[in-house]
Amino acid sequence: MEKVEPLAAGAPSVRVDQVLETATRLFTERGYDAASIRDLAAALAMRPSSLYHHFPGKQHILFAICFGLQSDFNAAVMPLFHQGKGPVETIQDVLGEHIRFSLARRGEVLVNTRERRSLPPELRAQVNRLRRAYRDALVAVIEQGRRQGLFSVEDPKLAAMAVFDMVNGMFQWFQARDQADVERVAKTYVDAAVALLRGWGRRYTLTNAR
Amino acid sequence: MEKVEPLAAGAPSVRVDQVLETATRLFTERGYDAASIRDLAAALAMRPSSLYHHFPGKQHILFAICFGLQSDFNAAVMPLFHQGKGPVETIQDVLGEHIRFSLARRGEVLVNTRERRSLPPELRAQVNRLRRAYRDALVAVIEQGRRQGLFSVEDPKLAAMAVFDMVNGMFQWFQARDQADVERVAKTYVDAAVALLRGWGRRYTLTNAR
DNA sequence: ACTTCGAGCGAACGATCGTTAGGGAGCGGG
DNA sequence: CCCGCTCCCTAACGATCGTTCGCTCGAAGT
Repeated sequence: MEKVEPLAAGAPSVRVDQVLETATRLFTERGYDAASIRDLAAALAMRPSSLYHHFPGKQHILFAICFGLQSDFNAAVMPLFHQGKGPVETIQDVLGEHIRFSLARRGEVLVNTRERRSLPPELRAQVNRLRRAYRDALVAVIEQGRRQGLFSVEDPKLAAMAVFDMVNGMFQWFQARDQADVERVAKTYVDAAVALLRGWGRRYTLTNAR
Repeated sequence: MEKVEPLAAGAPSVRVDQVLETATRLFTERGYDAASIRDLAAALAMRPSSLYHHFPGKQHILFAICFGLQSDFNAAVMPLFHQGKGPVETIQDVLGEHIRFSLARRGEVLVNTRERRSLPPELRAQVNRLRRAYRDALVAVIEQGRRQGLFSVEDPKLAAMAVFDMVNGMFQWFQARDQADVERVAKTYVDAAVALLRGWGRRYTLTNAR
């Protein structure tokens, strides 16, 4: 017989997931500092001390949310960079998945962007490493597209940050009602990013196709 | 003889400005919740209780920073909407001043974006009213440009938010070293916004002028 | 000279914070 | 049958939070 709960490395453990779910909701609603351990315990119908059997402290709950989300994000998006497609198609694939993934897990995304700063330096650095890996890959594709004359940006890093900020800013105020909503806004923002990368700093003549 | 300090309405009062300056720095460094009244008083070489002779409470210090900044912002930017220029030029003027102003007062901008959520609803609403006035004016100009065939965006509100988020996201990570730095990034982002509004959802042929 | 008043002080208030110590109920394995 | 383990409990710890009270001091006004 195998053990009921291996608990080896990052084993899920239903109760832990419940804690993380509720914590994500509270952290988005009130912010990390304003949401107390007692609030979290009350929302889970347990005592504050019981939480310390699952997590060594409050900061580690925040870390589990941020690092877990960012790991899943990279696992979902990073493979799309190496599919042998051209820069434009790669950007479209990556950014589309970026948006779809982030809207599907919007709560964790908001916690990761708004409350990550409350992590102690060494934990925050672990999350930032993953974020930087994604951003660097995005910069590399833009740089590749620039060399091929597809994009007209001067500074690929700046362009990547601009696209990044535009998308991440959207998650703050946009909430999808259904999957069609997700697909619509994904397509719209992917188009916006491509338009930005193509037209930045270029003089062009427009043709009203379609 | 006139009184040394009229203290009429929103009179500056050197000491109050010192408090706001130091509070802005502490709030940006540690966040509103993590920066305590005692920290602020210590940085000002005074006792916590003395702060309550200038402000009725901690939240009002945050409000003074956010509302003061947003008022000055609107006073600097809103007039540029009514100068009789075309949509493209108006967008360029407004966004350029938006960036220049925000970089000149970056600390307050960061507090206003990151910590405004910690304000009680009625105070936060006062700041949001000013922000909405600016955003609505931006939407109106984009809508005007769309009717004139200058912009190709489908939803002016969405386009305004995208440009808005792109610029505001930049303030989070970009720090200007000198005025030339400011002018360079202002020009770059204004070009990016125009490229976005022109090329969004359009098929076009490019010409590599200059 | 007497009053007024802004400004700051020391001390303390009650509340709430994250965290810990220690114990008990349930349960599967030897 | 009892050991050990997981999970949760009650109770409380020390620290820190925003805020208040009553006082002093010096400059300005009359």
